[in-house]
Amino acid sequence: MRVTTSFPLGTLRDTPSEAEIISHQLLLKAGYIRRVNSGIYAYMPLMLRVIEKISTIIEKELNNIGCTKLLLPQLHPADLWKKSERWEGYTAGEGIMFNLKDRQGKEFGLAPTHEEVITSIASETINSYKQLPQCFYQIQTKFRDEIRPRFGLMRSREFIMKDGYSFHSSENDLASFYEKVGNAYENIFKSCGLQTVGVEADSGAIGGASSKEFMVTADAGEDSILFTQSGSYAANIEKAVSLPTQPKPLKDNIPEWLETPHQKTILEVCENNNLDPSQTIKVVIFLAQFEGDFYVPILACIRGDQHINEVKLFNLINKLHHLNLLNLKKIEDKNTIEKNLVDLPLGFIGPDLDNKTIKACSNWEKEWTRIIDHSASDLSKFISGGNKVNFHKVFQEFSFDSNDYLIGDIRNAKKGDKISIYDHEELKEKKGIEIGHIFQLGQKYSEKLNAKFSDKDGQLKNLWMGCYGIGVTRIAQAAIEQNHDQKGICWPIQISPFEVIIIPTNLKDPIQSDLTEQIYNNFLTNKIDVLLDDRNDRAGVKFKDAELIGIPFQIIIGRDSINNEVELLCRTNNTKLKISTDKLLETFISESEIMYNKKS
RNA sequence: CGGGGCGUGGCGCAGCUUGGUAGCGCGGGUGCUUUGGGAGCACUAGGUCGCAGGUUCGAAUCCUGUCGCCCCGACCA
Repeated sequence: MRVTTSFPLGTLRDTPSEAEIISHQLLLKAGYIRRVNSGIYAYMPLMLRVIEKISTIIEKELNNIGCTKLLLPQLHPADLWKKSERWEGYTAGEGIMFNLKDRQGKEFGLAPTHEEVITSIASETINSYKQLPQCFYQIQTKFRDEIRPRFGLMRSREFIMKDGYSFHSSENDLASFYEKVGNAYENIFKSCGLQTVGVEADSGAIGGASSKEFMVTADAGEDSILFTQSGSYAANIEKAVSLPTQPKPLKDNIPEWLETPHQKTILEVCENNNLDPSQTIKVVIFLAQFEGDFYVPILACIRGDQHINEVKLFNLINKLHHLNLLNLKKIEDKNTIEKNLVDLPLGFIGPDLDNKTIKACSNWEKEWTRIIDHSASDLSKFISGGNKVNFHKVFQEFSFDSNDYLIGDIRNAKKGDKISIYDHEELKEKKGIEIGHIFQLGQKYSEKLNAKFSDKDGQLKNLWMGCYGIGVTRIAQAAIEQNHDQKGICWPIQISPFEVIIIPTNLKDPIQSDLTEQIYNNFLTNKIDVLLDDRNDRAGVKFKDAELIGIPFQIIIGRDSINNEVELLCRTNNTKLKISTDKLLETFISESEIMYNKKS
């Protein structure tokens, strides 16, 4: 491809001010993407080539394990989503599905994911166990009305995703296929030249039993990963389970009531009364909003030096009711408190807060659902709010063993924790960018959408399902986050828009221009992805652009062309080889193969 | 939704405090020179200063409202 006749590179001299992280800046500066609106980007020709390369790698690996590509619609009828009982959760309030009505007033959503559509199709086309297993996938634009789009393609409202869905006759078959997909994913990310880690994950709104995320480790990542150095454990912080450190024992000589004027935080209470946070229990109140305007006030307790993990809390509460939990929020808004609660000793709440604090006229449930983290329930003696403004209390021999208290894990694991009493390794923390996520969905969707098959015994059974996502555009940006330098992008050759760029330094020199054409055509004939910078610019301009857009090899045609010699330059390590033109192709092929095989 | 910042040619910015009809660098066009690290000279095109009201003889500048964008958080996968 020639720069002059195909597309303007559109590289920028200055970094656009809107971009914060390096990968986003480079994508804009090097002309790969253009912003059309918040979270909405145009993929320019170079970008599309990257997307296509990533797609090809994905397709190859998935086809290898027996998946089949198809293409599903993006406009989904609300009915389908109502069947799976996800319509309200995905559209109401802070739902992420863009939705609209047609001229008849019929409701539709722009697809953020495709479980409903594929399950409904599978239920029509799969009738017998003899047709199983099946796995379909597609690579296509997804729409998500993100609360806050950010960092370019990292979290955008329109992005390209590979999503796959598998159907099985048994849970075992699902589990073994899930493993296979996990392996295929490892291969895909390696083939893209990325360094990733697989971590245990929360399955979120997609649901299902087991799920695993694939993370590109990078400081700009939005997720936190906790892991042990040995590799024995790795999990998203949302899911991670660990042991808290030992609490400090509470002294005996403390009076039952502590006057703690204006000491609303654990820290203030501890500083003023010579206590350790691990000797206290912190009480945080939440409001759970379920489908159908059903509200439940939640009282969550945890040891004072620990933090509540709201994802875990959400999941735990969600299991308590047959209704879908839509939203979980800390109760801190003054109006909400005044309207629904009475005599609330905010800042001095204890685990035994009276149910009478919920006003009779409130439309909330009239009892606090009390959820106690293990770290708190393990304490028999502790300090907590006295349920009386300006007072804390020593709870002696307090027991959480009654039906009033639900004990569970709602604690945030953190670095430095140990994962078990037998393992002395401490957890470490890193930031990660989630580029893939695989789920064992089980029968969640087949049940709701009535997707059944006839088993060997002639009985109708629900299909077992898995689903598997890869953020294609996110991979591209994550790859830059992991592969760049001062001068610009350093693409892994596997996903670079071109393998090599030819830079003639002076096209007005007929020797150079002849040689350039000769080399360019020779590379084309040999099916090498080659870009020819045939602009009539000065050499410096072309060097800068080539570095910025990050093509792994440069062929520089310059003053030595009179002796039939050119230079082959490697973008990443800056090594320069002076080569005679008749050896150029051969040398390039062997050099690029080394790079291809150097899977990180 | 809460907090912060910003909207002035394609990009990066100045001007605003103290109102007087818009400027700099990069980029674009033409010509000549230059040609291995973002060239030089000359000429040139391009902006109703986010939008709407208001104050004023006069508004990019002051006032009010509104829209949008970015960052942090809440949140979300």
